[in-house]
Amino acid sequence: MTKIVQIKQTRIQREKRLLIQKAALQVFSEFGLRGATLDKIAKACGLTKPNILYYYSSKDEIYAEVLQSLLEEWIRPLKDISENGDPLTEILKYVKKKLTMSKTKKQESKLFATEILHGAPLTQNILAGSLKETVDDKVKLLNKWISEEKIAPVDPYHLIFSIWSMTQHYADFDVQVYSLLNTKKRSRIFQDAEDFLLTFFTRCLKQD
Amino acid sequence: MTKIVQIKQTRIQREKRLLIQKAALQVFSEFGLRGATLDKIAKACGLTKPNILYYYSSKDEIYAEVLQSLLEEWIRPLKDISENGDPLTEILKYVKKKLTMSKTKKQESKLFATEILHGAPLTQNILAGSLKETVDDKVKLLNKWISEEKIAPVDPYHLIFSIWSMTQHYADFDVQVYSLLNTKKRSRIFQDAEDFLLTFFTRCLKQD
DNA sequence: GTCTATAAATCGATAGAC
DNA sequence: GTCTATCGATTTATAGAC
Repeated sequence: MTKIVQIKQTRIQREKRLLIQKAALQVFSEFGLRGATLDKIAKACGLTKPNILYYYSSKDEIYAEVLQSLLEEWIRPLKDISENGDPLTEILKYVKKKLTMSKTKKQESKLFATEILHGAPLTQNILAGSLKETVDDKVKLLNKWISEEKIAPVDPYHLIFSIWSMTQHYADFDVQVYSLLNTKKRSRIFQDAEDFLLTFFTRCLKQD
Repeated sequence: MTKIVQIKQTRIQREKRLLIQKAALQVFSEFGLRGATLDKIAKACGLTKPNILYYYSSKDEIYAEVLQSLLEEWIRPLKDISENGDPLTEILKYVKKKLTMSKTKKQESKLFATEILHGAPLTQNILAGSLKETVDDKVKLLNKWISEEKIAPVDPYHLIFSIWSMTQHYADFDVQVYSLLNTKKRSRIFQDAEDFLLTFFTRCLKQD
């Protein structure tokens, strides 16, 4: 697969590449890496196929760059969980932030999910590297809070997995979620989801 | 897309088609519909490409049949939640069953996830049909249990979504889960996950 | 930098021998 | 029923005019 190298760019070049990235994110998230074609990406951004390949050397390189810029954004909110705040409040803030991302960054969520689902061929290093570092760091913090009896005892790794899965579900499986709710509930999915999740995690983590 | 029609088959034909289905499930779940090729499926079951196309008229037909037989199996456990059992016990039994499926039916889970993620082109009808029927039925039951104060009040739709997302996460995102755990914790993922989930749902649903 | 035209590769599907 | 050979369509990527 393609390696990402940093190259000096003019302003115009940066803008065109961003235009292509935006279209590519949309197409890749809907069809996956192999279902996406340069024709679809070209149509989505109003350029021609050879013109896209003037800015990127291959389809794989576009995919790699889209994925790369997404991953950094994806890991960031976890880092914001602060040692200084109130434990339960910090965790609930993270849940809210992740749920908001499912609403506003649906394409990113789906692309990330597809990549992991298919074995994370381009992402393995990051998962085992910087993401693992951040997770291990927050696991330590959660364990500290548990030993101080500030939150109820629980496996911190699986707590993090549960936050990820429950919040991302509303982006990744949106078609299913919408199919199962009636019109009325459909219009307030994210309010209902937030109420549910905050209640759920509060009941599970609150110390008596 | 291809429509499924029931055709009379000899025993040999049934066996060959099952052989192909099994290989196809493996390949489709790893690469998706478009990433999968007949060559890969052929290699996986030890047949040649034209031989596969002797038993199936197209790649799409194989995909449709694999997905079809998976969907019935996928919906079934939800139906087993019984009105007659103890409410919390019934829900926890369902959680356990779904988690077990994530362990033993990983390929099926990934294929289903990929299908929904990409807009459920072949599955929409079933989602809005028989799955919605079953879900609505169980939502009524959960609401009944809530009004009888047998479980704590909670949005029943989102409760079901939370069970699905948290359990399926261990199949669909296995690469990520494994990357983040050390060897020791990796060997007991499913025990830890079960402990976590049962504790969590008990704390969330138990009436004081 | 952007285009049309086309080369090159991949892949689904078929023809036809056995 | 199964195979080899190949067609035809799609799609990535390049050549070369402007």
